[in-house]
Formats: sequence, structure tokens, C-alpha cells
Amino acid sequence: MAKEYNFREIEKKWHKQWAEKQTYRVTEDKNRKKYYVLNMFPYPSGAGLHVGHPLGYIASDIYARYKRLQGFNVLNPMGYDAYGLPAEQYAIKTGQHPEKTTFQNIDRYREQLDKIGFSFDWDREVRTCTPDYYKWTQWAFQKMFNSYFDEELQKAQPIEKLIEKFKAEGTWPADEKEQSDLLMQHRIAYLGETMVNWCPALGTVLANDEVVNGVSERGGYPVEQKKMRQWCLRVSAYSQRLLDGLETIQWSESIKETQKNWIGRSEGTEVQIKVADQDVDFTIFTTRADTMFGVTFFVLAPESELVDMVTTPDQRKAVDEYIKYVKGRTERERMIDHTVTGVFSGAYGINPITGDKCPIYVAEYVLAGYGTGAIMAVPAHDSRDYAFAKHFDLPIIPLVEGADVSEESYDAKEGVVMNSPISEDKSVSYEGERLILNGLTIKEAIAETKRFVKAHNLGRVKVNYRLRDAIFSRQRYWGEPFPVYYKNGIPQMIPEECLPIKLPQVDKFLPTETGEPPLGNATKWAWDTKTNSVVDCSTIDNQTVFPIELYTMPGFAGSSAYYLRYMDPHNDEALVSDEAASYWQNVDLYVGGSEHATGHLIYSRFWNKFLFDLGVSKKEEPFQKLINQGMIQGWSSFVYRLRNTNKFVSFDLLDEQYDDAKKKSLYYYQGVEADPVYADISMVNGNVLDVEKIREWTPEFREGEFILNQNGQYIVNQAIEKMSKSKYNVVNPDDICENYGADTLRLYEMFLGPIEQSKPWDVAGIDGCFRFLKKFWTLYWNKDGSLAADDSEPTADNMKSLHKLIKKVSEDIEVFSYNTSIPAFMVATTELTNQKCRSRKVLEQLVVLIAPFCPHIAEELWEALGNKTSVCDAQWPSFDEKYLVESTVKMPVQFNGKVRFTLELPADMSKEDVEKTALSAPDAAKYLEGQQVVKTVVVPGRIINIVIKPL
RNA sequence: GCCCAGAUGGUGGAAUUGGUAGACACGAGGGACUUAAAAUCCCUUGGCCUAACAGCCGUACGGGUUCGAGUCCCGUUCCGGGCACCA
Repeated sequence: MAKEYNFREIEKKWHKQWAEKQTYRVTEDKNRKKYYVLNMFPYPSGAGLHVGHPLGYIASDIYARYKRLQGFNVLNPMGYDAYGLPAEQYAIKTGQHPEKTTFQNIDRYREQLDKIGFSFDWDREVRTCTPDYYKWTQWAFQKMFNSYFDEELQKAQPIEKLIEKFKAEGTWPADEKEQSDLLMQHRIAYLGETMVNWCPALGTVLANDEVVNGVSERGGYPVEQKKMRQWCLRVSAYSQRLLDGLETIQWSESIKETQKNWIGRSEGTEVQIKVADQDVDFTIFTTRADTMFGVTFFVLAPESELVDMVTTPDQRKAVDEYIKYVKGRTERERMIDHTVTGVFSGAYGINPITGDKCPIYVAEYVLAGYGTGAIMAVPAHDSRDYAFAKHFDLPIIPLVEGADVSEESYDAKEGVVMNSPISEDKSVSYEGERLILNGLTIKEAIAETKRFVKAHNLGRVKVNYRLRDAIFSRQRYWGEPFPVYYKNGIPQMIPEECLPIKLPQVDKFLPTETGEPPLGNATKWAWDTKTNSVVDCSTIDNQTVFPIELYTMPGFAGSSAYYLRYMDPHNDEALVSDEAASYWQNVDLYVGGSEHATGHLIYSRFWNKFLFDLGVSKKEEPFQKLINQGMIQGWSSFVYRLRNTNKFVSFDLLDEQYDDAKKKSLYYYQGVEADPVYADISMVNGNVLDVEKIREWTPEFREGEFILNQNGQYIVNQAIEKMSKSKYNVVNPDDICENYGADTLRLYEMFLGPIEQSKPWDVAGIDGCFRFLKKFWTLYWNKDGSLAADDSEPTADNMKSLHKLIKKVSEDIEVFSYNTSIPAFMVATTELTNQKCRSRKVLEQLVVLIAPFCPHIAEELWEALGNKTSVCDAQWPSFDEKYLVESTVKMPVQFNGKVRFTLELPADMSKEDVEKTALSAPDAAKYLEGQQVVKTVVVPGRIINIVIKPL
């Protein structure tokens, strides 16, 4: 009786053994080299894991196991990003405490994860919502509060140093409030009056990366601009370091590019502009200093305080009206609608280069938050200035030879400069020198203008960044509370030794009736400075008892330094001990979705750089190598209901019409429009709906009438979409584990395609992987159920098959090309089966090779082969080229009446031997027969080209 | 508009990095075993032409370099991603 591949028993057995023997426990071991593998930890949602989640976990698990087999001490932890909006919204709806639902979800996640056989060290699990974890989030915030960014040193320094500096300068104010206000302008975590993205529907502010196309990323609600006092993190101070760091890490080019765009460095020039007939001047920022001769007007941002200063009395009314109009527009409107608007301020600015007086306008196309909020307009060479000039009928002066600006501006930075100046009297002389750019290329002209402006003190060279400070306050309940109380409106830090300050209980999770954040509902939320403890709000006297901050921290707070906590998760003295941080350094391999490119991956880098400045983190960059796993999409199924009826029509009976306005197809049945309704994929087989099953699903279907096609089937329409509960296209990994086993699931998820690519889940192919594992299993057993391995020496063919595989798999794993290893496994297994390989040596190494991919079957076979230890502690086989290469003819080609062919030979052969071997190789003989050797060329390595012609 | 990454059978995708394009898998078709089904195994499967052998064409399109191009260079088209009144 052949031994059956009973994956259920095998997997159960090894899950138990791994847990009992703590196979995946890791400790710092100075004698071994470390390797740190990390997945972006999941938010435990109520829907549980779907097959898309484990994709990255499996990929990193394979790598972690591979590294361990290579002798590295591998840290591969897992935890939960447990604070988040969905739990809070669920709490608002049901009254259930978010902690309860979050912990339930975590248990469910853990159960699902355990089934897949990951090598996580669960002793190191972290949850961002537990006090022993968020103590260190609060601690880091306080450190940021007590630090400033020293521009010269380009690093964070204690705020005390700045106070000393102010005292030495004599600029340190006596008043406590003034002191606080002054320091606020420098602290890395600071309280600022800023324009924020306010989302009324969610009742909270959002960070820039949480707003997409003017609506909230979550829920798609409108977002408006509002001025609020908020906690902010001075991320912008680190712009240059965030940019420079990208050069030192191995991330995909596209993510690096995204971050570069987000940071948005632009090198330019700031120039002082005097306002004519007024005692005011202002600064403009430009990257095109070469176009100073083409300036025909200036523009101020409507929000700029300069507007008020320069506006002349007769234009006051018009300007005020315009500002009112701008304020009435939402972020969204400004984004979509680019019609030209603006108003003349009545004032004129003097171009310091030409001496010309140019009108100053106020227009919303200039943004207050970037540069200086004021620009010089060069309509000939900037499309926005061009549109504005055309609209207000302002002059356009072309400055580039051959550029035609009659229809549109010439924005390119290529060409030769002219009209600069038009004539000598159009160029102001400074200390006897005039700026002359004619004949220079644009790039040369920029450099020359910079030099001129600097030399004559007209302005300065300036680098601007688009990256804004992160808004760090949220008007929510389910987040980290700030360790801050207010004394006469001045924020004070709760003493470090009192941390963590725990999230208070509330009876309602909504904002209070007076519009305060949900923490306003807490009755015990005041700080007593005498006892250093949280006390009842009713005792607030603003003498010794003060109100505590009502805001909570945003989602990225807890996820910004979690990788450091995994190094030393139970330490209550420090975020991470110096020993642990020194040993583990930083994450070697980080795996997660690319959707975090401008969120978590920026904040985390910022946070780590700050901790690096403090000496807590030992590496400037937290994640050395980053792999972005693609999304696994689901197949959504639609049935079509005739409008205003309860009739459902088979998809193939519908007439399709494309609607240009809506950019989608509409469907009709006998002239009646049919609307798509999601059907759960479990009710669909291929594209045929199980009508009986869907009737059991919901009442609307139970009563429904189903109009079938002529084959008596109901056909559904299918589309590939993101896997989501609401689209009823979720495939649960538990079902796959149940029917095929975790090893097949692991293998199949990798086989689906390149790890970085998004691809639809398609169960059809899973049988192939399952069949392979059965075949692999069969290789190890005789027909009677006994082990097939013996002590026979492997044949040359055995070694060739094995080493071909070792080479391929080792190379593939290094570059995360697992999907191409799997065919290699299949081929090798077939070859060894055909060779009737029984050699224990070969079979053992084969088990080790598959162990990272399919740990359960590997453990079982490893044990069956007589090993007492786990296959995890085996050694990764090394590849030896000598088994691979005999001489093989690569490719004969004909040209010019000659034939050239290439032989592949072992690498360590001498040049003479290569020639001799090549000419006498059996493969070559058939080509050489009756031919004359014209010339041989040995290509470096082991390729030889032999040119021959007929005798 | 600017920047980045892509395009190979019916499908997912291979191709030792310039050397026999289409590995492996799915799907499809045919066959074996079986009373039947499932499972398993074998064969065929880029296109055209052909009874077959053979032959020709094929890696989005157009050029180029090379003895040789899916791979390198130039141009075009299309799809995906990022940024976007950022001066």
C-alpha cells in the first residue's frame, strides 16, 4: 500500500511540535550573523485574512527560512497595528469597546496565520494599542517635543541647547508664554496653527497622504481647509536627509521616485522685490532665474499677509471680494477647476534686474504654503503665467531663440537665451556690472543669474521642498493619548517616569455636544501635578490640577518605530536596549505594499532618523531592502436586476451599450435597463450561477425571478477588482488550507506570478501545485509504503538534476523570484523520479531545498530520513558547477559561408584545455566532421567560439 | 503637463542577461485504465501552409547595431503607477 500524502495530519503534527519545541524562538547570539526580516504588520480588520494578506508573509517567510538554513540568526517577528478608524466606527455603531473587537480580530488573525506555518517568533509580538507598547510612542513624542533641528549640524538637538543660544544672543524672553511660543517654532513636535485637511464626515483632520483627489482616502468624504491648532511633526526639517538616504537603500526605483516626488526638492533663487511708492518689499522664489528679463507682473497668494500690505485703497474692495471668493472654495474645487482668476492689487513691484515697474496681482494659482507665497510671472516661459497673462491682457516677452509664444508658452529648459536684456537701458547696473545673458544656454543663464544676484546682494540661492510637516493630532478616541496637559494654555509634558498615560474609558465614542474630541467625554482626564497622576476632571483648578490633551495620535504614530520594539519587546526601561539595537541594527528585508510609499514609509524613515540622532537607533535608515508585494485581486461576480423589478437576467441575454459620460457599459433587456448586483463568489462555478444557493442568501434573491439562457443556465458577469468584503469576492486562505494544505497554499501563492505584481486570484491553477507535492512525496516512498532512500551513491544524472536545482533555487531566492523556482522543482522531481533516484544524500538535500517553501512536508520527510533535529537547523546545500557542465554545443550559426558554434565548458579550465576539449567534445564532433577549423575564440569565462568552413 | 515602470500563445508567466523564444503550470482537444464517475497516467496545443516530411512568419509597431536581438540603441503607439496651478 503506497504511503499517502496526508497533509492534514502532517501539518497538525508539525504545528504542535514547532510550538512545543519553540523552534522559531530567537535570541541575540553574538557568535552568529544576524538577519532581520520584517513584514508590515497588519491592521486586524473584522473581515479576517484573505488570500492576499499572506502573499508578503509567505515571501518573507521563505527568505527568513532560507537565511536560517544558511546559518544566519534570523529575526522574523509579527504583530498588529491595532489602533485604527474601523474599530472606532464599529464602536460608534454598536457601543462595543474598540479594544474588545480589536482583540477578537487579533485572535482570529493569529488562528489563520498559524495554519499557514510561518516561522514567526510569537514571543516578540507587539500590539500598538497596549500600554507597554504605546508608552514608547508617547516617550518618542516627548523627545521630539524636547528637541529642535539644528540646520547646521543637520540633526536633532536637545531644546536646552537652543535656549542657551537664545540667552547668549539676548533674545530669550522673560514671559513664560512668549518662551513657549518661541520654542514652538523650533521643536520637532510642536503645536501649530495650520491649515488642515478637515473632514466633517469623519469629524477629524487628515494628513496630506490621507487625502486623495480632495476626498478622504477612507470613505471618500469631502475634505475642506480649516485653520486649527494642531500637534505637528517637523518632518520637513529632515527633507534633505530623507532624500539623501534614498541613495543608500535597496528599494524599488518606483518607490524611491515616488518619495522623491513627495519630498519635491527644487533648487532655485530668492529675489527681493521692492514695491514702488511704498515702504514694503517682498521675496519671490524661482527656479528659472534666467527669465528675470521676461517678468511682466508679480503674483501673491491670496492667503499671503503681503496682500494686505500692498493693496492700494482704490483696489481694496476688489481684493477683499476676491479673497472672500477664494475662501469659499474647497480644496476639491480648486483642484478640479483651473479657470484663471485673480485681481490687481493696485501696487507695482520693481524688477531689480530691468528696473521695470510691473503690476502685482493676487491670484489663487499661487500657493501660500510653497516658496514665499509670491512669484515673478514670466508668461513666455510658464504655462500658468501664460494663461493668466492672456486672460488679463498682460505683455509676453519671449526670451529663448526660436521659441514661438504666440499660442502657448515655451516651458522647456533647453535653448539659447535672447532679449536678456533687450537693450542696454533695460538692464540695471550694480557696482558697474550689468547682467547679460544673451547667447547663453538656459542652464548657463540660470547659473550666471544666481551668481549675479548673490554678488550684488539682490537675493540668495535657496532650496525648497514640497514635503510638509505632518499633522499629528486626530479628533478620535481609538489612538494613543498625548502625554500632555495644559497650564494656562501652555502645553506641559507629563513626567517621563509617569508614562504611559493610559487611554481613559469613555461611555460614548463620538465627539461631545460642544464639539470637543471624543476624549472630552472622559470624566477622569485631568493631571494632578502634586500626586503625578490622572484624576477626575471635576477637580481641575488650573493651580495643581490641569486638563489633559483631548486629541489622540494618528495611525502612523504606532507604526513608525515598531521594528525597533521587536528587537526588545519586553523591555520596560527603554524602547530598545542598547545591546539589542546594536545587535539587530536595522531591518535587512522589509516586505509590504507600495500604498505606504508616501505615508508610513516616509514617517518611519523620519522617526528613525530622529531616534538615530538620539543614539537609540543604530542605523540612519530603518529598512535596508524593501520588497513591495503586489495585490491579489478577486474575481467579482455580478447578476443583473431589471430596474424596478425583482427579475434577474442571465448576462448573455443582455444588450450592451457603452456610456461615454460614465465611462462604463450599461445593460438592457428588452429595452429595460438592468443594474449589476454583487453575487458572492461561493455561489458561482466558472461563470455559472448556482441559483438555488443564491436564493438562500438574502430575501431579495429568494423572491427573485431568474431568467435563464437557452442552456438553462444563469451566466454572471465577472470583473477583476480589489479583494474586499463589500465586493463579495474574498477568498479565505482557511478553505485552501483545509482542502489542499498550507504547503500547497504557500507554493501556489508564490507560483501565481512575480511577487511585486498585482494579479487576480485564480483557483484553477492550484491543482497543479497540489499534484506536484504529491509527486514530490511519492519520490520518497516505495510502493509498499517503506522509505525509498538508501545509501547508494548518487549517479551523475542525479547530481546534475540536484545541482541544477540548487543553483536555480539559490539564485531565485536571492532576487525574490520564487515563482520561477517552482517550475525548477517540478522538473527536478520529474527527472529524479524518472532516474529512480534512491540516494539518501540527494533526497536529503532536496528536502532542505524545499523546506523554505513547504516547511511541513519538509519536516515530515526530514524526520522520515532519520534526522532527529528540525529541518530548520539543516544546512543549505552548496552548488558545485562541476556536476553541471559537460561540453555542450550552444548554437551553430551560419554566416559568410562559415559556421560558428559555441561550447560551454567548466570555468576553471585553462585556455589551451578549453580549445582541446572543445574540438574533441562529442557534441562538437558532428559539427566538425568534414570541416576546416578557421579560428577559435575563447570568450572570457567558458565560452568558446569556433569558426569553421567546409573542407 | 512632468517623472517612473511595462508590453512575449487562449491564460499566469519562463528564457543561463546578446546565443535553438514560449520552460513550468492552467485551460482546451484526444487517448489509456474504469460498468460509470472521480483520481491517475500518456499524447497534441504560437500562427500559416501541408496527408506527412519539410517550409515560412512570429516577443506592441517602425528603424538601427550585430554573424546573431524578446534582450542593446533611436523613434512611435498603448496600458499601469506616482506627482501635479509646487513657480
